[in-house]
Amino acid sequence: MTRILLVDDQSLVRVGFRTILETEPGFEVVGEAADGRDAVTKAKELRPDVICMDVQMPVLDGLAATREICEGDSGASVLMLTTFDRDDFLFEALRAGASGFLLKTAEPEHLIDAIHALARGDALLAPAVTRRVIERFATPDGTTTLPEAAELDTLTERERETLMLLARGHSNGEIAERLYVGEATVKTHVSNVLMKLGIRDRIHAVIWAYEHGVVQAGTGSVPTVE
Amino acid sequence: MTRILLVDDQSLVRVGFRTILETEPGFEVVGEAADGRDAVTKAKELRPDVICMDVQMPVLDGLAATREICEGDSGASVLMLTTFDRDDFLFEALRAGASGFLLKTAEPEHLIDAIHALARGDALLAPAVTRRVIERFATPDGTTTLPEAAELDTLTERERETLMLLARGHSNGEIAERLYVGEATVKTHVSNVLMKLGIRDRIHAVIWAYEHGVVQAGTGSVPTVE
DNA sequence: AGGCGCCTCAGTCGTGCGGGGGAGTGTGGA
DNA sequence: TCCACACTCCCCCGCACGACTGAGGCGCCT
Repeated sequence: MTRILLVDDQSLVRVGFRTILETEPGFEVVGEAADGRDAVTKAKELRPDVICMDVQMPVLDGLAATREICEGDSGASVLMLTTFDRDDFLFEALRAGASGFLLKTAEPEHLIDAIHALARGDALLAPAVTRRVIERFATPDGTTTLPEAAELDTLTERERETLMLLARGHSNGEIAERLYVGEATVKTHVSNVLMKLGIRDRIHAVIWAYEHGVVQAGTGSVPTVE
Repeated sequence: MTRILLVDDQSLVRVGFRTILETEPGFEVVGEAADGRDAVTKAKELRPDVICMDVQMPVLDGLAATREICEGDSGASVLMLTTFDRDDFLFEALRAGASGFLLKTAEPEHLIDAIHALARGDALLAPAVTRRVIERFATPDGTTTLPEAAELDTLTERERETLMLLARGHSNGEIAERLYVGEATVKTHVSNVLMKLGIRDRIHAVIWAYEHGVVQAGTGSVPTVE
């Protein structure tokens, strides 16, 4: 008998899951929780084999709850469910200790199969996210030669300089001083960089720079206000 | 109908698999190959949905064959099978593009479930290897010990959560959604973080996070404008 | 000669951000 | 009981940022 704990802040969703799961012999929904804090408590009490966990919830979200549950010795496998197919959810969920990751758009029999898999101790990922996980494995560190971002080549010399300084936390005015040009010029460069990299603001440019090795941790100055 | 290609240098093993798989309705073993080179050729010819691939084989081993197949546009999912539970096999297989990894000691119904999963596009890992995959995610490299900035301790739980999300490039509004609080609350948290860390704006907070290991390159999502 | 890409700047405009204040809740310790 | 602290939320305000449009100068190529 596979003991299941349902965790979702929407009772409608819980009812839906319960209905689907109870059609399957060998499944027993032993409890429900409406938020992460409740989930952690119930996981200890009820000792389920599999926990179907929503990502977005009040009080304590699904990621934090999964972290707590997996740090304990409950022995439960967590199947993370989400409405949105977002990378950050996925990777955080896996890091938190989840064994599965499905979208709520999944078919009922798909969900049932996933729970069977997790009950056995398997890990199971939704089709849409599989590729990204594999890709993440493909380049775990620099030794396998990073892609070295093709987008970087599309930037002009001046735009690269601007990106470097921008990634170090300099404002447009500061960059202008460094490059001995007007602030309006810097703004043009910054706009071009954002457009070429396909990102929305300078903050994402900073992140992009770190993620693509344009700047590395420990090689620059640590920002303080002094 | 799920079309399956069996690849193993031992004919006895192939016969065994074929017998097991043919008991399952919806499965059709469309071909067999005895080495990696043969597998690549047959994968192109027969266009299977799932390829059951042995790791150790003459001529071209399962890892190399998987790499070639996945680089092409065959659309086939590769289920890697091995007698030995070795880390290097596992990670190499995933890097090569395999979608599943099972031990040959797996139960027949386990194998059947795995093929169902792969046919849908899922990824499936054996219980024994699941833990190691998750762990690999948890620590992207060996140097688990980081600076661990003392200032981080002065932050409250909520402020740390805010910093994490902020460092991933989320706006105040987005953070508010994630934490289920108002934007005003997030602004308070952000202001507190900036004050406690002694930095001037959220951009420097992103940099601070990368420099102090609060977030690491390669462990989050790369920003794009969707 | 003309075209093109890069660099340089100006101006306007809307918005997100961050500082400054204040205020209410609940919890836990002195 | 009272106080400290974390968390929640509200207001106002100034400003840096980024989008948009337009413009001139420079070197290079056909």
